[in-house]
Amino acid sequence: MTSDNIIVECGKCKNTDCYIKLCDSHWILLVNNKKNQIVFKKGQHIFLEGHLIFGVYFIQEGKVKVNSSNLDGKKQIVRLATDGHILGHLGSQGETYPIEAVTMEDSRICFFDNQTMHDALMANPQFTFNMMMFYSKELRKIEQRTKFFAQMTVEEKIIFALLYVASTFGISKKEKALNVIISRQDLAEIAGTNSEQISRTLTSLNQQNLIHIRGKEIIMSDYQGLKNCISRYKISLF
Amino acid sequence: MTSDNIIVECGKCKNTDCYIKLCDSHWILLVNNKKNQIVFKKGQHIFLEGHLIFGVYFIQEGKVKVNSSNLDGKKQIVRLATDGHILGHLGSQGETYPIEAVTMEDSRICFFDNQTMHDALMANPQFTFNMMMFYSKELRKIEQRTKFFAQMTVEEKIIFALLYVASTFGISKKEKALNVIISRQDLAEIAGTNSEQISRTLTSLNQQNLIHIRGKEIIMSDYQGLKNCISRYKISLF
DNA sequence: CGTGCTTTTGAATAGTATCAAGGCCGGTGG
DNA sequence: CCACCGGCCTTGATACTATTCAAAAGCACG
Repeated sequence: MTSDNIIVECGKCKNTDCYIKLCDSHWILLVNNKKNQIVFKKGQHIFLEGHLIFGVYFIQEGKVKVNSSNLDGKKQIVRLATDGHILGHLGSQGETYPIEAVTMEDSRICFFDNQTMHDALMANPQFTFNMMMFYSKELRKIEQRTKFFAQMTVEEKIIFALLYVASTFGISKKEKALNVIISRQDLAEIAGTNSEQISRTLTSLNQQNLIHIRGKEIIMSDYQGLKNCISRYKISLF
Repeated sequence: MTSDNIIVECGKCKNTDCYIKLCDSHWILLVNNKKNQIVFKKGQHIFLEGHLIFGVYFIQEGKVKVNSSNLDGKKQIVRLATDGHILGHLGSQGETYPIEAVTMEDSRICFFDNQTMHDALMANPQFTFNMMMFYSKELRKIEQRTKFFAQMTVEEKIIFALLYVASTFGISKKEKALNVIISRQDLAEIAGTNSEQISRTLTSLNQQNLIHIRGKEIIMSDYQGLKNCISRYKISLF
């Protein structure tokens, strides 16, 4: 990542996926002046469950997990997000976050307040249209995840979780290693199980040569084989 | 419902929630002329899984389930929709539906093709903004459902399903009966279990006086009590 | 070189799905 | 009007999967 204390202007940002770029050039300048860019270290909270929604966060560069916990403290990762993705939905006045966002690596995040967003959206149809399509697409993705959660066995859920991580954060070209170091606990919170099951299942998948474990890295040796394991669910995401 | 063979013009439509109404008046006329209104009988398909996406469906009046099936034929209801709701996301060129929509009652549905929608969205910021907020809100809702699916016991999932049905389709004021006749199988496909478990659990909830069963009707006698059963999940939907 | 955290493995328990059978109800036809 | 049929619902018994509890091993860090 680029140095922490230099703010990346929207005009100079290399993130080609960022929707802000769809605004008219004078709006990009305007919005850029209003934005607040923060670099979060790994494991920090971007926002907390229950806090008031003041605006929206765009990930300039980084890896983030969005999770939701119950009163027993049990957590569930509902979404993974990376460069160009949007965090913490646009909220109406007085709404609070039902979820929290935590960085999984050092991440550069841009914050835009509700008013600025609203004004920019009203003035830039292409921007609004693409934002709408983003939400629409995320909705379709999670609708599929819902089905899988309801029907899959634990092994299948774990395979799905691995593929979801790979599709969001990517894998290294040569070795197909996941581009992120992820704990058993985090995988459990994606798959909706516990870390013991993750351990057991990863060992089993390793023996089947579907994946390969090297230290803290997970290598997706047989990507297609993993997909085949869950092909009866007709997944269209990976 | 109003008579089947009379088309309700957008200008005369009584549905206050329909986003089309947020367009400029001349756009409403224009869009109205392009729309295709169809009345579906109970149990009919509005669109099928795998079909090409040509446009978007708005529910003028009715009750619809959106479901997704795997190759074994096992289904999962991912969303319930009623008056003013949108079905079948806006699609890019060549995309197909990963889900299907089926009417649960006679329903009047308005269809708008992709091109018309795109033009209307680009020309009417308020319309686009609200469409975006609709998707954003549905995304938040389903993010919560994801957590519940991953963590709830079967009884809790069934209570959640009942509350979800009640919040979408409503309950009668006097008796708190669900405003829809829903089969055990449909409830199972919402909760992600089987009809036997639904049967057992409804009997049990009946004995605990949390609900009351009268023929095919389900009466939500103790709405607050049901909510309390799943309060540890901090639900903000009902 | 301990201390604490994560991971792994094992055994016991609990929860859920599946299988099977019988009951209820509405519709159909004699 | 009643008997029969089929679909949906209910209930019970059984088998299995996954969670929980427990303990040991591995690893990072001061």
